[in-house]
Amino acid sequence: MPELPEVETVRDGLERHVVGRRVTGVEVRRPASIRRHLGGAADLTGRLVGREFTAAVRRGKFLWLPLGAPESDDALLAHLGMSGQLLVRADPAEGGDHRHLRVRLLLDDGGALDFVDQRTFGHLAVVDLEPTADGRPGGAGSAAALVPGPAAHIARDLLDPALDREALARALRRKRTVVKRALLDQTLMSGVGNIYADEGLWRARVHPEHPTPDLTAEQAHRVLDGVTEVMRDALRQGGTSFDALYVNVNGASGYFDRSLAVYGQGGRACPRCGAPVVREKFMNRSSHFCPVCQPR
DNA sequence: CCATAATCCTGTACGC
DNA sequence: TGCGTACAGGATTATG
Repeated sequence: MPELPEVETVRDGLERHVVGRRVTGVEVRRPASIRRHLGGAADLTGRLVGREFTAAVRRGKFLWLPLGAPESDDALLAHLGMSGQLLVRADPAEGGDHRHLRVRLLLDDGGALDFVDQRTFGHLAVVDLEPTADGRPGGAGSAAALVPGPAAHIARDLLDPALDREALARALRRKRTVVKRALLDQTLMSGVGNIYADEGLWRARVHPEHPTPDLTAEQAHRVLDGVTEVMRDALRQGGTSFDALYVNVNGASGYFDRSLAVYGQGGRACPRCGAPVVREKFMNRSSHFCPVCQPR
C-alpha cells in the first residue's frame, strides 16, 4: 500500500509528467472517490476543466497539484488511502476498462491521469489553499507557503527539510501517551503509518508502548531517526521501480518483500538477535516488535 | 488533553 | 465447492 515513500515517488512522477498539462475533461466513475469534494462531480469538473497543473506538492501522505491559468489559490488534492494509485496514461485507450478506475482526468497532451483505487479509502477533491501556520513552504515540491484546507492541521513530515527535529523531539516527550500512538498522531508529525512506526521503533530498540514522558532526549531522537531512516531506505527502493510512463505506486513489490524486520513477521526470528518477533493487538490493529531488543 | 469506537471498502485467507 | 467471517489499513468524527 502507498506509504510516505511511495507517495513521494508518485509526487516525483507527477512533477515530471503532469505538471504543465491542462485538464480537458473529467470522468467520475465512482462518486465515493470524490466524497470529500463538496459540490459533487459537476462542480469538480467545473473547477478542473481548462486549468493547468502548476506544481506537485506533498506533505505526509497528502498530495496536491496547485491549479493555475487562470491563477487562483486552489489545488487538486489527492489522498491514496490504502490502495490508491495515480497512473499517467499516454493514450486513454489504455487502462480505460480497469476494474478499479474511479476518476479519469483527460489532459491537453492527449493523455490521461487515472485515479485507480480498489478499496476507495482514498479520495480526490478540488480545495482552496490556505497559508501555513508558520508561513513557510508546504512540503516536498512546494514553492509557496500554502497548504490545502483539509491538510492544514497536518504537521510536517520527517523528510521535510524545514522540519525542526529538536522541537519535534521535545513535543514528543511532552505528550502524555505511549510512543507508537504519538508516532501515528498526524498533528505531531505526518506520514508515519503502522508499518514505519513498527520498523522505526525496532531500529531504535524502543518498545511501542514505552510512555512518551519517560523517553530520554537520546531515545526520542533515536526513535525519530529510526523512522526517518526506514522511510529513506524505502524511498530509495520505491524510486527504483519507477517507470517513465507509469507512475508506480507498487509499494508491495518494491519494498515490502525485502527489508521488513518485524512488520508482518510475527513468530519469525528477529534479524538482530534471533528471538521470535511478537505480534500484539494495539489501537485496533497490530504492533510487531522484538521482545528482547525492545524490552517493555 | 487523551482514548476509544465507528465509519468508509474490497480482495484475500481462512475454518467448517 | 462454497459460504461465512475476520482481517488489512488511514483519516475523520463522535463520544466519554
